[in-house]
Amino acid sequence: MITCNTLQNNTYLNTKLAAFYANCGQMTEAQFIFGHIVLKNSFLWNFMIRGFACNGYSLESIVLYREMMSFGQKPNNFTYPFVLMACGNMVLVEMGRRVHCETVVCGLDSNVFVGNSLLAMYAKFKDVEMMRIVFDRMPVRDLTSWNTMISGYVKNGEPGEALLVFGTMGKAGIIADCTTLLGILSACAALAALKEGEAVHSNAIQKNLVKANNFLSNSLIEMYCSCNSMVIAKRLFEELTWKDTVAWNSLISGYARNGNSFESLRYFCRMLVEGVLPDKVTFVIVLGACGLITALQFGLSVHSCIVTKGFDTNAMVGTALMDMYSKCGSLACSSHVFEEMTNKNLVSWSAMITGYGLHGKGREAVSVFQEMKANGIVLDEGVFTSVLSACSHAGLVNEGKEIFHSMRNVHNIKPVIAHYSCMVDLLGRAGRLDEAYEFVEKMEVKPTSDVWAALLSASRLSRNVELAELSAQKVFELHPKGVGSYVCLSNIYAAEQRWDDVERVRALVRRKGLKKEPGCSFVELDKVVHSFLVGDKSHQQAVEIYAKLKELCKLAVEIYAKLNELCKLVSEAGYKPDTSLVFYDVGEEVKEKMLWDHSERLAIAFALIKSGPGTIIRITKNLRTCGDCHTVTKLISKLTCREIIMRDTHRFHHFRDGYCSCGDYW
DNA sequence: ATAGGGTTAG
Repeated sequence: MITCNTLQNNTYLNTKLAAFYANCGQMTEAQFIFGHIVLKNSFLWNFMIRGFACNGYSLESIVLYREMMSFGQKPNNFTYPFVLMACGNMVLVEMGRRVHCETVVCGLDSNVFVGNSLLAMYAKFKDVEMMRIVFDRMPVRDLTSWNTMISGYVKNGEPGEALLVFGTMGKAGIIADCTTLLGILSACAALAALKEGEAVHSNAIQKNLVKANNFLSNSLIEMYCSCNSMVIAKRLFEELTWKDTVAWNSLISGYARNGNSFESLRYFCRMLVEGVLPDKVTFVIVLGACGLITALQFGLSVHSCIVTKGFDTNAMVGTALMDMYSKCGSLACSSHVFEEMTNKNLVSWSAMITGYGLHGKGREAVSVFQEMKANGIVLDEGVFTSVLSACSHAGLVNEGKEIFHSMRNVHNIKPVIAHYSCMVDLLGRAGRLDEAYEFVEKMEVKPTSDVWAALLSASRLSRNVELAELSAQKVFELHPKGVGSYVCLSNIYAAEQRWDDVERVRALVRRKGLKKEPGCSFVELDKVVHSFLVGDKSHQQAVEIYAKLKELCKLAVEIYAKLNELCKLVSEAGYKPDTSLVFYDVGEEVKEKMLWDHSERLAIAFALIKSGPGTIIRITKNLRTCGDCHTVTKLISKLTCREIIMRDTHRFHHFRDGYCSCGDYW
């Protein structure tokens, strides 16, 4: 306990003591002693400014810098790095620029430490232009200067620039260190630049850095995950002498991002078994993986784990929970989590709006949006995407238009391409094709393939072949590898019975060597998620999370029999197959059979066999469900007295008693 | 006494 009495009039000792406390981050003590020192030298001022800046007291640091000046004490090269750091951390742009000017006035901007701090500050301001200007004007640069530039570009979404800086640095004969490699690995991950990443890997091996530095090995794992090289990522992970939570998180998220949520959840289980503590990032990743494959039961277990470990008060985890529930078809659970959240942020509100939108509940989405505004939440681009998309799924044309206009007029947010796409979708789906086209022509930004794809899909609904051809042509130009628009155009021709044109489109797809992504559906039963590929009745894809694989192959026969039974049942109820939706050029009978190979039907058949009467069936599909499956599922829901909740890439369909929640508006 | 480091929800 320090009191006035213990502070003797020994300036030298007190200065040392204050500096010591500041160095340890004990700012209360440091400030107390500081206040009792009459003759403050620059050493003391600098230590206090540094102590404040480095321990989360940025404002205090800046205030003290101003005080230092008014006391007539001249700041030096040991002062500015920390004042600039404080300005950067608080994103005080005006203040930062002023301090920059002050370094120029006293000539300290040529000091390499001050210069490097300026670089870092402008990076935090997201002002990469100014960062570049400062860098180009630096009379002396050291390794830190280059490293700061590299990480500055990466953090501001310009990984390509970072790689260019790295190249220039090599030509200048500067040898990279661990920090350099970390920045470059992050750039490689963002660009999925495997070759460059591998070069960094061998560079790091040569320098003996991989085993010695956990940061570096974790970043390597992350880089390989981002480049879809899971085999190597896994090998590096297994070789780690010490697997920390970040390493686990990287691998778990890598599997989920690469379309293997099952493996992702397995590693999460292994992590728990091995006694490694998950953190909030782990839970966010795992809940995301659950959402991808509709693993509701697994998600529920994760939820209780989150509550037990006390992570449920975290806004990010709460939002991830909401997202998981709504993606698993449980809108009620999602909204319950939302209601219980005490620290809702912008993203939480947006997630609720997205949830309602996905389930076709446009009115609820708009009402949450209004409530959010009434609560004074400052809106961003993202929430407008959520609410506009909700409007388009529910056909709320006037509401959507009004909200779109309010973006600029009321909230001063410039619409970006995602909003334009939503508007085209909104108008087009509501049958206002001319208005949609006019909207595209008047857009202030160049329409992307997404916008034209929305118009193409609207043309299909309005059966406007001319506009469909025009839109399709644009999509082909802008997104030549996307096969979806070819399929859509072919379906449009098929609906008009223009078989020559259908064949022409098919030939085009063949000539370009494009392939349709195989359909895949997921269904969870008794805490086990099963996946079905189109045409795969052997159910070889079945994966269990909690237990070992069971004798599932026997099911092939049962599923086949069930499908025959279902086919008979719906045919008796008046079902006529819509074979125009089959993209392949095969006989009529084969086309009908192919429709019954669709993965969602396999998943439904499996769920009907394996679950008791009345159990809700939840299916997730990796593509947009086809019109014929939509018809069949409506009938199956009525004939088997089952509620079937199906999620495709666009939205949810709740089938019940022969009807779908989308009202066939999708 | 100085500056620069990897994973994260709509």
